[in-house]
Amino acid sequence: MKQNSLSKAVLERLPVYLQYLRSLPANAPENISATTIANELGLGEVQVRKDLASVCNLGRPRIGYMVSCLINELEAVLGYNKINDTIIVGAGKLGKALLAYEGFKNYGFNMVSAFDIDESKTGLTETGKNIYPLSELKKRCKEMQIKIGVIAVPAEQAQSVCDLMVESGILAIWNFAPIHLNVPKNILVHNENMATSLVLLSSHLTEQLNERQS
Amino acid sequence: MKQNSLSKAVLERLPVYLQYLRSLPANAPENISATTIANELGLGEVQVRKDLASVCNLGRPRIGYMVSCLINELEAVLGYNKINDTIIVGAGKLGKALLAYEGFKNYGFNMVSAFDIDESKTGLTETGKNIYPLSELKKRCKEMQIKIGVIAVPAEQAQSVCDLMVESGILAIWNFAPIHLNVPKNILVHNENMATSLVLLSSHLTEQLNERQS
DNA sequence: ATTATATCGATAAAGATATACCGATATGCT
DNA sequence: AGCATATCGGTATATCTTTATCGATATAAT
Repeated sequence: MKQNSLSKAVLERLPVYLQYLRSLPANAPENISATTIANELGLGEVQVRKDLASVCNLGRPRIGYMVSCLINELEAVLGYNKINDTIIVGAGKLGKALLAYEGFKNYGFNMVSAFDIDESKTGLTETGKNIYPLSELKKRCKEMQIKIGVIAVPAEQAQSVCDLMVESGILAIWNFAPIHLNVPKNILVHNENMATSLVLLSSHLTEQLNERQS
Repeated sequence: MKQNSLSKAVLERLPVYLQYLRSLPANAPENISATTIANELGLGEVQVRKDLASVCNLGRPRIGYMVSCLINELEAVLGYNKINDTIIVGAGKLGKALLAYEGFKNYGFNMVSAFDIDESKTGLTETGKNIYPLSELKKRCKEMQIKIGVIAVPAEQAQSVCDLMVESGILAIWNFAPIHLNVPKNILVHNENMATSLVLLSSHLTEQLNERQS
Protein backbone atom coordinates (compact mmCIF):
# COMPACT_ATOMS: atom_id res chain seq x y z
CA MET A 1 0.00 0.00 0.00
CA LYS A 2 1.47 3.33 -0.93
CA GLN A 3 -1.42 5.72 -1.43
CA ASN A 4 -0.44 9.30 -1.78
CA SER A 5 -2.76 11.66 -3.51
CA LEU A 6 -4.66 9.38 -5.81
CA SER A 7 -6.45 11.24 -8.55
CA LYS A 8 -10.20 11.28 -8.59
CA ALA A 9 -10.26 9.29 -11.80
CA VAL A 10 -8.21 6.49 -10.27
CA LEU A 11 -10.19 6.60 -7.07
CA GLU A 12 -13.34 5.96 -9.05
CA ARG A 13 -11.94 2.91 -10.79
CA LEU A 14 -10.36 1.20 -7.79
CA PRO A 15 -13.71 0.04 -6.36
CA VAL A 16 -14.52 -1.50 -9.71
CA TYR A 17 -11.37 -3.59 -9.59
CA LEU A 18 -12.11 -4.59 -6.05
CA GLN A 19 -15.64 -5.57 -6.92
CA TYR A 20 -14.44 -7.64 -9.82
CA LEU A 21 -11.69 -9.37 -7.85
CA ARG A 22 -14.09 -10.23 -5.07
CA SER A 23 -16.48 -11.75 -7.58
CA LEU A 24 -13.89 -14.25 -8.80
CA PRO A 25 -14.80 -17.84 -7.87
CA ALA A 26 -12.83 -19.56 -5.13
CA ASN A 27 -11.31 -22.05 -7.56
CA ALA A 28 -9.93 -19.33 -9.84
CA PRO A 29 -6.17 -19.13 -10.37
CA GLU A 30 -4.23 -17.52 -7.55
CA ASN A 31 -2.82 -14.86 -9.84
CA ILE A 32 -4.37 -12.58 -12.42
CA SER A 33 -2.83 -10.37 -15.08
CA ALA A 34 -3.67 -6.77 -15.83
CA THR A 35 -4.52 -7.94 -19.33
CA THR A 36 -7.22 -10.24 -18.06
CA ILE A 37 -8.70 -7.63 -15.77
CA ALA A 38 -8.69 -5.10 -18.58
CA ASN A 39 -10.53 -7.42 -20.94
CA GLU A 40 -13.11 -8.36 -18.37
CA LEU A 41 -13.85 -4.79 -17.40
CA GLY A 42 -13.50 -3.27 -20.83
CA LEU A 43 -10.57 -1.03 -19.94
CA GLY A 44 -7.10 -0.56 -21.41
CA GLU A 45 -4.47 -2.90 -20.03
CA VAL A 46 -2.02 -0.08 -19.49
CA GLN A 47 -4.57 1.83 -17.52
CA VAL A 48 -5.21 -1.14 -15.29
CA ARG A 49 -1.52 -1.58 -14.68
CA LYS A 50 -1.07 2.09 -13.91
CA ASP A 51 -4.05 2.13 -11.56
CA LEU A 52 -2.84 -0.91 -9.69
CA ALA A 53 0.67 0.47 -9.55
CA SER A 54 -0.70 3.49 -7.72
CA VAL A 55 -1.83 1.18 -4.96
CA CYS A 56 0.97 -1.34 -4.71
CA ASN A 57 3.78 -2.85 -6.73
CA LEU A 58 3.18 -6.50 -6.35
CA GLY A 59 2.74 -7.50 -9.92
CA ARG A 60 5.32 -9.90 -11.31
CA PRO A 61 6.17 -10.14 -15.00
CA ARG A 62 4.64 -13.12 -16.72
CA ILE A 63 2.71 -13.99 -13.53
CA GLY A 64 0.47 -11.05 -12.79
CA TYR A 65 -0.94 -10.06 -9.42
CA MET A 66 -1.86 -12.29 -6.55
CA VAL A 67 -5.59 -11.84 -6.20
CA SER A 68 -5.79 -12.07 -2.44
CA CYS A 69 -3.00 -9.55 -1.90
CA LEU A 70 -4.54 -7.18 -4.37
CA ILE A 71 -7.87 -7.35 -2.57
CA ASN A 72 -6.19 -6.60 0.73
CA GLU A 73 -4.28 -3.65 -0.67
CA LEU A 74 -7.35 -2.22 -2.34
CA GLU A 75 -9.42 -2.57 0.79
CA ALA A 76 -6.73 -0.85 2.78
CA VAL A 77 -6.36 2.04 0.36
CA LEU A 78 -10.10 2.49 -0.02
CA GLY A 79 -10.62 2.37 3.70
CA TYR A 80 -13.10 -0.47 3.54
CA ASN A 81 -11.79 -1.86 6.80
CA LYS A 82 -12.72 1.04 8.99
CA ILE A 83 -16.49 1.15 9.35
CA ASN A 84 -18.10 4.47 8.56
CA ASP A 85 -21.36 5.00 10.37
CA THR A 86 -23.82 6.92 8.28
CA ILE A 87 -27.29 8.38 8.77
CA ILE A 88 -30.00 9.08 6.23
CA VAL A 89 -32.40 11.98 6.27
CA GLY A 90 -35.65 11.25 4.48
CA ALA A 91 -37.48 7.99 5.05
CA GLY A 92 -39.43 7.85 1.83
CA LYS A 93 -38.97 5.03 -0.67
CA LEU A 94 -35.42 5.97 -1.51
CA GLY A 95 -34.35 6.57 2.06
CA LYS A 96 -35.81 3.27 3.15
CA ALA A 97 -34.19 1.43 0.25
CA LEU A 98 -30.81 2.83 1.22
CA LEU A 99 -31.38 2.04 4.88
CA ALA A 100 -32.29 -1.54 4.08
CA TYR A 101 -29.55 -2.21 1.53
CA GLU A 102 -27.15 -4.73 3.00
CA GLY A 103 -24.45 -4.22 0.41
CA PHE A 104 -23.00 -1.06 1.93
CA LYS A 105 -21.09 -3.04 4.48
CA ASN A 106 -18.96 -4.39 1.63
CA TYR A 107 -17.73 -0.85 1.20
CA GLY A 108 -17.16 -0.23 4.86
CA PHE A 109 -20.37 1.70 5.37
CA ASN A 110 -23.01 1.13 7.96
CA MET A 111 -26.37 2.81 7.55
CA VAL A 112 -27.23 3.36 11.16
CA SER A 113 -30.64 4.95 11.07
CA ALA A 114 -32.89 7.34 9.21
CA PHE A 115 -34.57 10.61 10.19
CA ASP A 116 -37.78 12.10 8.86
CA ILE A 117 -39.67 15.27 9.55
CA ASP A 118 -42.89 13.29 9.43
CA GLU A 119 -43.02 11.88 12.95
CA SER A 120 -45.57 9.25 11.99
CA LYS A 121 -42.71 7.42 10.28
CA THR A 122 -40.86 7.03 13.56
CA GLY A 123 -40.22 3.45 14.62
CA LEU A 124 -38.38 0.30 13.65
CA THR A 125 -38.09 -0.89 10.05
CA GLU A 126 -38.42 -4.50 8.93
CA THR A 127 -34.66 -4.80 8.99
CA GLY A 128 -34.51 -3.61 12.58
CA LYS A 129 -33.22 -0.11 12.03
CA ASN A 130 -34.63 3.00 13.67
CA ILE A 131 -36.37 5.91 12.05
CA TYR A 132 -36.25 8.99 14.28
CA PRO A 133 -37.90 12.41 14.12
CA LEU A 134 -35.72 14.95 12.35
CA SER A 135 -35.67 17.04 15.51
CA GLU A 136 -33.38 14.47 17.10
CA LEU A 137 -30.79 14.59 14.32
CA LYS A 138 -28.31 16.92 15.97
CA LYS A 139 -28.40 15.23 19.33
CA ARG A 140 -27.97 11.72 17.92
CA CYS A 141 -25.24 12.68 15.45
CA LYS A 142 -23.20 14.26 18.19
CA GLU A 143 -23.72 11.27 20.45
CA MET A 144 -22.67 8.76 17.83
CA GLN A 145 -20.08 11.01 16.21
CA ILE A 146 -21.60 10.53 12.79
CA LYS A 147 -19.56 12.12 10.03
CA ILE A 148 -21.47 11.05 6.93
CA GLY A 149 -25.03 11.88 5.98
CA VAL A 150 -27.29 10.95 3.10
CA ILE A 151 -29.91 13.39 1.85
CA ALA A 152 -32.96 11.62 0.46
CA VAL A 153 -35.58 14.34 0.72
CA PRO A 154 -37.28 16.42 -1.99
CA ALA A 155 -35.32 19.31 -3.47
CA GLU A 156 -37.24 21.97 -1.53
CA GLN A 157 -36.08 20.64 1.82
CA ALA A 158 -32.60 19.62 0.82
CA GLN A 159 -30.77 22.84 1.67
CA SER A 160 -32.26 23.13 5.13
CA VAL A 161 -31.52 19.48 5.85
CA CYS A 162 -28.00 20.09 4.61
CA ASP A 163 -27.54 23.05 6.94
CA LEU A 164 -28.78 20.97 9.81
CA MET A 165 -26.33 18.23 8.97
CA VAL A 166 -23.41 20.62 8.90
CA GLU A 167 -24.53 21.96 12.27
CA SER A 168 -24.63 18.40 13.54
CA GLY A 169 -20.97 17.85 12.72
CA ILE A 170 -21.35 15.93 9.49
CA LEU A 171 -18.39 16.32 7.13
CA ALA A 172 -19.43 14.46 4.01
CA ILE A 173 -22.83 14.48 2.36
CA TRP A 174 -24.20 12.12 -0.24
CA ASN A 175 -26.92 14.14 -1.90
CA PHE A 176 -29.73 12.52 -3.85
CA ALA A 177 -31.81 15.69 -4.15
CA PRO A 178 -31.67 17.33 -7.59
CA ILE A 179 -30.31 20.62 -6.37
CA HIS A 180 -26.97 22.27 -5.72
CA LEU A 181 -26.18 22.55 -2.03
CA ASN A 182 -24.26 25.44 -0.53
CA VAL A 183 -21.85 24.30 2.16
CA PRO A 184 -18.74 25.53 3.98
CA LYS A 185 -15.68 24.65 2.01
CA ASN A 186 -14.43 21.86 4.25
CA ILE A 187 -17.60 19.86 3.71
CA LEU A 188 -17.73 17.48 0.78
CA VAL A 189 -20.93 17.08 -1.16
CA HIS A 190 -21.22 14.25 -3.61
CA ASN A 191 -24.23 14.63 -5.85
CA GLU A 192 -25.94 11.50 -7.01
CA ASN A 193 -27.47 13.25 -9.91
CA MET A 194 -30.00 11.17 -11.75
CA ALA A 195 -30.31 13.80 -14.43
CA THR A 196 -26.62 13.47 -15.15
CA SER A 197 -26.82 9.72 -15.43
CA LEU A 198 -29.83 9.86 -17.65
CA VAL A 199 -28.28 12.37 -19.99
CA LEU A 200 -25.46 9.99 -20.76
CA LEU A 201 -27.94 7.26 -21.65
CA SER A 202 -30.13 9.51 -23.66
CA SER A 203 -27.34 11.07 -25.66
CA HIS A 204 -25.95 7.64 -26.45
CA LEU A 205 -29.36 6.60 -27.64
CA THR A 206 -29.65 9.60 -29.91
CA GLU A 207 -26.28 8.80 -31.45
CA GLN A 208 -27.24 5.16 -31.96
CA LEU A 209 -30.51 5.98 -33.62
CA ASN A 210 -28.91 8.60 -35.84
CA GLU A 211 -26.28 6.12 -36.97
CA ARG A 212 -28.92 3.61 -38.01
CA GLN A 213 -30.63 6.19 -40.15
CA SER A 214 -27.51 7.25 -42.00
CA MET B 1 -28.39 24.92 -30.56
CA LYS B 2 -25.21 23.64 -32.10
CA GLN B 3 -24.33 20.38 -30.41
CA ASN B 4 -21.62 18.38 -32.02
CA SER B 5 -19.75 15.88 -29.98
CA LEU B 6 -20.01 17.31 -26.50
CA SER B 7 -17.46 15.85 -24.13
CA LYS B 8 -18.64 13.66 -21.32
CA ALA B 9 -17.49 16.23 -18.80
CA VAL B 10 -19.64 18.94 -20.35
CA LEU B 11 -22.57 16.58 -20.80
CA GLU B 12 -22.51 15.93 -17.09
CA ARG B 13 -22.65 19.58 -16.17
CA LEU B 14 -25.36 20.69 -18.57
CA PRO B 15 -28.18 19.07 -16.59
CA VAL B 16 -26.94 20.88 -13.53
CA TYR B 17 -27.30 24.23 -15.26
CA LEU B 18 -30.73 23.27 -16.50
CA GLN B 19 -31.81 22.21 -13.06
CA TYR B 20 -30.58 25.45 -11.59
CA LEU B 21 -32.19 27.64 -14.24
CA ARG B 22 -35.50 25.88 -13.82
CA SER B 23 -35.35 26.45 -10.10
CA LEU B 24 -35.18 30.24 -10.50
CA PRO B 25 -38.32 31.97 -9.26
CA ALA B 26 -40.74 33.40 -11.80
CA ASN B 27 -40.01 36.96 -10.71
CA ALA B 28 -36.26 36.60 -11.23
CA PRO B 29 -34.54 38.85 -13.80
CA GLU B 30 -34.99 37.83 -17.41
CA ASN B 31 -31.25 37.53 -17.95
CA ILE B 32 -28.50 35.88 -16.00
CA SER B 33 -24.72 36.10 -16.25
CA ALA B 34 -22.24 33.27 -16.32
CA THR B 35 -20.68 34.84 -13.25
CA THR B 36 -23.88 34.47 -11.27
CA ILE B 37 -24.41 30.88 -12.34
CA ALA B 38 -20.83 30.04 -11.49
CA ASN B 39 -21.11 31.48 -7.99
CA GLU B 40 -24.38 29.74 -7.29
CA LEU B 41 -23.14 26.37 -8.44
CA GLY B 42 -19.61 26.67 -7.15
CA LEU B 43 -17.96 26.47 -10.56
CA GLY B 44 -15.51 28.70 -12.41
CA GLU B 45 -17.09 31.45 -14.48
CA VAL B 46 -14.98 30.66 -17.50
CA GLN B 47 -16.06 27.07 -17.36
CA VAL B 48 -19.70 28.05 -17.26
CA ARG B 49 -19.23 30.32 -20.25
CA LYS B 50 -17.45 27.62 -22.18
CA ASP B 51 -20.05 25.03 -21.35
CA LEU B 52 -22.87 27.28 -22.40
CA ALA B 53 -21.02 28.26 -25.55
CA SER B 54 -20.94 24.61 -26.54
CA VAL B 55 -24.72 24.69 -26.60
CA CYS B 56 -25.49 28.09 -28.06
CA ASN B 57 -24.05 31.57 -28.45
CA LEU B 58 -26.74 33.77 -27.13
CA GLY B 59 -24.92 35.51 -24.34
CA ARG B 60 -24.54 39.26 -24.68
CA PRO B 61 -21.76 41.24 -23.02
CA ARG B 62 -22.84 43.14 -19.96
CA ILE B 63 -26.29 41.48 -20.16
CA GLY B 64 -25.73 37.76 -19.85
CA TYR B 65 -28.01 35.03 -21.11
CA MET B 66 -31.77 35.11 -21.41
CA VAL B 67 -32.94 32.45 -19.00
CA SER B 68 -35.89 31.17 -20.99
CA CYS B 69 -33.85 30.79 -24.18
CA LEU B 70 -31.10 29.02 -22.32
CA ILE B 71 -33.57 26.55 -20.85
CA ASN B 72 -34.98 25.83 -24.30
CA GLU B 73 -31.57 25.30 -25.81
CA LEU B 74 -30.44 23.05 -22.99
CA GLU B 75 -33.59 20.98 -23.19
CA ALA B 76 -33.13 20.61 -26.91
CA VAL B 77 -29.50 19.58 -26.67
CA LEU B 78 -30.15 17.20 -23.83
CA GLY B 79 -33.12 15.70 -25.59
CA TYR B 80 -35.51 16.34 -22.75
CA ASN B 81 -38.35 17.01 -25.14
CA LYS B 82 -38.57 13.58 -26.64
CA ILE B 83 -39.90 11.26 -24.01
CA ASN B 84 -37.83 8.16 -23.48
CA ASP B 85 -39.89 5.25 -22.31
CA THR B 86 -37.98 3.09 -19.89
CA ILE B 87 -38.55 -0.20 -18.12
CA ILE B 88 -37.12 -1.46 -14.86
CA VAL B 89 -36.15 -5.03 -14.07
CA GLY B 90 -36.29 -5.82 -10.39
CA ALA B 91 -39.23 -4.73 -8.27
CA GLY B 92 -37.53 -4.70 -4.91
CA LYS B 93 -37.23 -1.54 -2.84
CA LEU B 94 -34.94 0.19 -5.29
CA GLY B 95 -36.91 -0.84 -8.37
CA LYS B 96 -40.13 0.35 -6.82
CA ALA B 97 -38.59 3.63 -5.72
CA LEU B 98 -37.41 4.31 -9.26
CA LEU B 99 -40.77 3.30 -10.69
CA ALA B 100 -42.60 5.66 -8.36
CA TYR B 101 -40.27 8.63 -8.68
CA GLU B 102 -42.10 11.40 -10.49
CA GLY B 103 -39.05 13.51 -11.13
CA PHE B 104 -37.82 11.55 -14.15
CA LYS B 105 -40.28 13.25 -16.42
CA ASN B 106 -38.34 16.46 -15.89
CA TYR B 107 -35.51 14.77 -17.69
CA GLY B 108 -37.66 13.42 -20.48
CA PHE B 109 -37.87 9.95 -19.03
CA ASN B 110 -40.95 7.91 -18.38
CA MET B 111 -40.70 4.84 -16.22
CA VAL B 112 -43.30 2.69 -17.88
CA SER B 113 -43.34 -0.46 -15.82
CA ALA B 114 -41.25 -2.92 -13.88
CA PHE B 115 -40.55 -6.63 -14.30
CA ASP B 116 -39.69 -9.18 -11.66
CA ILE B 117 -38.88 -12.86 -11.72
CA ASP B 118 -40.99 -13.30 -8.60
CA GLU B 119 -44.48 -13.53 -10.08
CA SER B 120 -46.13 -12.80 -6.75
CA LYS B 121 -45.06 -9.19 -7.26
CA THR B 122 -47.15 -8.92 -10.41
CA GLY B 123 -49.87 -6.28 -10.32
CA LEU B 124 -50.45 -2.56 -10.04
CA THR B 125 -48.41 -0.31 -7.76
CA GLU B 126 -49.84 2.48 -5.64
CA THR B 127 -48.91 4.94 -8.37
CA GLY B 128 -50.81 2.95 -10.97
CA LYS B 129 -47.91 1.34 -12.78
CA ASN B 130 -47.70 -2.30 -13.74
CA ILE B 131 -45.31 -4.91 -12.49
CA TYR B 132 -45.06 -7.82 -14.91
CA PRO B 133 -43.43 -11.26 -14.73
CA LEU B 134 -39.92 -11.20 -16.16
CA SER B 135 -40.99 -13.77 -18.74
CA GLU B 136 -42.98 -11.08 -20.50
CA LEU B 137 -40.05 -8.68 -20.84
CA LYS B 138 -39.09 -9.46 -24.41
CA LYS B 139 -42.61 -9.41 -25.75
CA ARG B 140 -43.52 -6.13 -24.08
CA CYS B 141 -40.28 -4.37 -24.97
CA LYS B 142 -40.71 -5.25 -28.61
CA GLU B 143 -44.34 -4.13 -28.55
CA MET B 144 -43.57 -0.79 -26.96
CA GLN B 145 -40.22 -0.34 -28.69
CA ILE B 146 -38.47 0.27 -25.39
CA LYS B 147 -34.82 1.26 -25.81
CA ILE B 148 -33.79 1.95 -22.23
CA GLY B 149 -33.70 -0.46 -19.33
CA VAL B 150 -32.84 -0.15 -15.67
CA ILE B 151 -31.27 -3.06 -13.82
CA ALA B 152 -32.26 -3.13 -10.15
CA VAL B 153 -31.64 -6.76 -9.27
CA PRO B 154 -28.94 -8.37 -7.13
CA ALA B 155 -25.51 -8.80 -8.69
CA GLU B 156 -25.94 -12.52 -9.28
CA GLN B 157 -28.85 -12.02 -11.64
CA ALA B 158 -27.65 -8.85 -13.30
CA GLN B 159 -25.77 -10.39 -16.22
CA SER B 160 -28.62 -12.66 -17.25
CA VAL B 161 -31.11 -9.82 -17.00
CA CYS B 162 -28.73 -7.74 -19.07
CA ASP B 163 -28.53 -10.41 -21.77
CA LEU B 164 -32.28 -10.61 -21.83
CA MET B 165 -32.54 -6.85 -22.24
CA VAL B 166 -30.14 -6.85 -25.15
CA GLU B 167 -32.17 -9.62 -26.74
CA SER B 168 -35.26 -7.52 -26.22
CA GLY B 169 -33.84 -4.66 -28.26
CA ILE B 170 -32.72 -2.40 -25.45
CA LEU B 171 -29.81 -0.13 -26.38
CA ALA B 172 -28.96 1.67 -23.16
CA ILE B 173 -28.78 0.20 -19.70
CA TRP B 174 -28.70 1.96 -16.38
CA ASN B 175 -27.12 -0.58 -14.08
CA PHE B 176 -27.53 -0.41 -10.31
CA ALA B 177 -26.06 -3.85 -9.66
CA PRO B 178 -22.51 -3.80 -8.33
CA ILE B 179 -21.03 -5.81 -11.15
CA HIS B 180 -19.48 -5.21 -14.54
CA LEU B 181 -21.78 -6.21 -17.38
CA ASN B 182 -20.56 -7.67 -20.63
CA VAL B 183 -22.47 -6.32 -23.59
CA PRO B 184 -22.10 -5.97 -27.36
CA LYS B 185 -20.22 -2.82 -28.19
CA ASN B 186 -23.16 -0.84 -29.49
CA ILE B 187 -24.94 -1.07 -26.15
CA LEU B 188 -24.23 1.57 -23.53
CA VAL B 189 -24.03 0.62 -19.90
CA HIS B 190 -24.01 3.34 -17.31
CA ASN B 191 -23.07 2.02 -13.91
CA GLU B 192 -24.62 3.67 -10.93
CA ASN B 193 -21.88 2.49 -8.73
CA MET B 194 -22.50 3.11 -5.07
CA ALA B 195 -19.04 1.91 -4.22
CA THR B 196 -17.55 4.62 -6.40
CA SER B 197 -19.65 7.31 -4.78
CA LEU B 198 -18.86 6.12 -1.33
CA VAL B 199 -15.14 5.98 -1.95
CA LEU B 200 -15.08 9.66 -2.73
CA LEU B 201 -16.88 10.46 0.51
CA SER B 202 -14.74 8.19 2.55
CA SER B 203 -11.44 9.40 1.16
CA HIS B 204 -12.47 12.99 1.76
CA LEU B 205 -13.30 12.08 5.31
CA THR B 206 -9.93 10.48 5.84
CA GLU B 207 -8.20 13.59 4.57
CA GLN B 208 -10.30 15.85 6.77
CA LEU B 209 -9.64 13.85 9.88
CA ASN B 210 -5.93 13.63 9.15
CA GLU B 211 -5.74 17.39 8.70
CA ARG B 212 -7.32 18.00 12.08
CA GLN B 213 -4.75 15.83 13.79
CA SER B 214 -1.77 17.54 12.20
C1' DA C 1 -19.99 62.38 -25.70
C1' DT C 2 -16.71 60.12 -23.04
C1' DT C 3 -15.38 56.98 -19.64
C1' DA C 4 -16.00 53.04 -16.52
C1' DT C 5 -17.61 48.50 -15.88
C1' DA C 6 -19.61 44.00 -16.44
C1' DT C 7 -19.69 40.56 -19.38
C1' DC C 8 -19.04 38.00 -23.52
C1' DG C 9 -16.41 34.74 -26.87
C1' DA C 10 -11.95 33.27 -28.42
C1' DT C 11 -7.35 31.88 -27.97
C1' DA C 12 -3.48 30.41 -25.18
C1' DA C 13 -1.43 28.10 -21.23
C1' DA C 14 -1.62 24.80 -17.64
C1' DG C 15 -3.02 20.74 -15.60
C1' DA C 16 -4.96 16.13 -15.54
C1' DT C 17 -5.72 11.77 -17.65
C1' DA C 18 -5.06 8.19 -20.94
C1' DT C 19 -2.25 5.79 -24.34
C1' DA C 20 1.97 4.15 -26.48
C1' DC C 21 6.41 2.44 -26.10
C1' DC C 22 10.38 0.10 -24.17
C1' DG C 23 13.65 -2.38 -21.32
C1' DA C 24 13.45 -5.80 -17.64
C1' DT C 25 12.08 -10.31 -15.87
C1' DA C 26 9.91 -14.74 -14.95
C1' DT C 27 8.25 -18.85 -17.02
C1' DG C 28 7.75 -22.48 -20.50
C1' DC C 29 9.36 -24.69 -24.61
C1' DT C 30 12.85 -26.60 -27.76
C1' DA D 1 20.99 -23.85 -21.95
C1' DG D 2 19.02 -20.69 -24.90
C1' DC D 3 15.08 -18.62 -27.01
C1' DA D 4 10.23 -17.10 -27.29
C1' DT D 5 6.57 -15.08 -24.86
C1' DA D 6 3.64 -12.90 -21.45
C1' DT D 7 3.71 -9.49 -18.41
C1' DC D 8 5.47 -5.98 -15.43
C1' DG D 9 6.88 -0.95 -14.22
C1' DG D 10 8.58 3.38 -15.87
C1' DT D 11 9.13 7.08 -19.14
C1' DA D 12 7.47 9.64 -23.00
C1' DT D 13 3.70 11.22 -25.82
C1' DA D 14 -0.91 12.41 -26.92
C1' DT D 15 -5.40 13.70 -25.73
C1' DC D 16 -8.76 15.72 -22.97
C1' DT D 17 -10.23 19.20 -19.50
C1' DT D 18 -9.81 23.26 -16.90
C1' DT D 19 -8.11 27.82 -16.01
C1' DA D 20 -6.08 32.26 -17.39
C1' DT D 21 -5.80 36.09 -20.41
C1' DC D 22 -7.42 39.42 -23.67
C1' DG D 23 -9.88 42.25 -27.01
C1' DA D 24 -14.69 43.35 -28.09
C1' DT D 25 -19.25 45.09 -26.83
C1' DA D 26 -23.36 46.76 -24.47
C1' DT D 27 -25.03 49.47 -20.80
C1' DA D 28 -24.70 52.99 -17.10
C1' DA D 29 -22.67 57.01 -15.14
C1' DT D 30 -20.41 61.40 -15.48
